[in-house]
Amino acid sequence: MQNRADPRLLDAERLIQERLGDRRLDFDSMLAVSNIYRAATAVRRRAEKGVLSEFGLSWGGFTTLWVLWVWGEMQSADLADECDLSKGTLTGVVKTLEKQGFVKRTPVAADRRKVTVSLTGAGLETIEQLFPRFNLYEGEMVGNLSASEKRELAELLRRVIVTAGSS
Amino acid sequence: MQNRADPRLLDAERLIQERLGDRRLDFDSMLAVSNIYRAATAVRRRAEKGVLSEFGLSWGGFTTLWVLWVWGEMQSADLADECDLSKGTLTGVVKTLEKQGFVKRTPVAADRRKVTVSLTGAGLETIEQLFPRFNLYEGEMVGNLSASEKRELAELLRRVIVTAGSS
DNA sequence: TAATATCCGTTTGGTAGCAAACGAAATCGG
DNA sequence: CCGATTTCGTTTGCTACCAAACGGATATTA
Repeated sequence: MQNRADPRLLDAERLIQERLGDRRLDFDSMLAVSNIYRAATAVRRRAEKGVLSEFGLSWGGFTTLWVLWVWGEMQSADLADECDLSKGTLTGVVKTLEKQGFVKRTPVAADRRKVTVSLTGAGLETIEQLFPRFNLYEGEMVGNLSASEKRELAELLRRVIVTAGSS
Repeated sequence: MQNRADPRLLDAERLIQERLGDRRLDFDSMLAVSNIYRAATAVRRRAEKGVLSEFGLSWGGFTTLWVLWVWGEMQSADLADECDLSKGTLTGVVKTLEKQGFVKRTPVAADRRKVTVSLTGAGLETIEQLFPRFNLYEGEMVGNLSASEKRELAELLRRVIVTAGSS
């Protein structure tokens, strides 16, 4: 019983059992979901405090730079999609990155509704410096896991993303 | 190789290899961490759209109600801690819940800096109705996983939380 | 017991995030 | 062509979230 590893949650389980009486409860799912959220919060907070703050970047800002770096110049809608942000949110993130001089916006001549976003020289320099350090942080954060456990974790989460994401 | 399951990330891997040249990269950690974040976003969005919106609750609002339900009346600082929120954020969440009539705040006579938060009758009714439905959603969202996989996932995440949380 | 330090919740100022409304631009139907 | 529809990115209005500053209340210590 790996529940023993978190006695607080075990207490919560007992208390909640009392409140729900004989109704059936899905603890396995509950613990899986709540831990997904807790882990994401912990990971984000640590990365933002640890590396990203040095560069004045939020998690979303970093993700955007990273995507642009890997994929190159992108149209706004595709970028939002790739960053897993709503288009409205992306407008704000890009605005901030623009202010910081990391990205630039270019109107598309062929279709004037569209805009492409790309890294500036400073943006490129920044992400090239930053990413290796970020990756080290990632390694630390999952440092308790073996390589195969990391792959197992990623795979389990991938299946959750598919199921939960198709709303 | 479960990477085949997400060909887009494989492309990203190749592209990023080019950009980093011969520098060593920790892909296992990268995929684990980014999937943690993606899964959390997917799970949160689906829960908020699916069940929580009917009750006018955000994820944070729900968490707060749930904690109060399970643990009973709590002092503000402990509540923030248990909900994994900063105290400033909690003030706002509680304010919203108060406006909705779900919780009430009570000054502590013995120490007038302190305030306790507790469920109102309406709050109790709401969480008692809501939680079983929320739990069904949780079950759906990790429905691709077997019971033992859910437990495995929760355990792996627990270890990430411990490592990443101790900043 | 008076000055100082600490503790607690709130407020402030900022970014992030979403949905929905919007306006400009392109496309489609007749 | 020209009106209606669709498709973009932005704006708007809202909640959430954090860190840091704040101000009142309690503890500490000299």
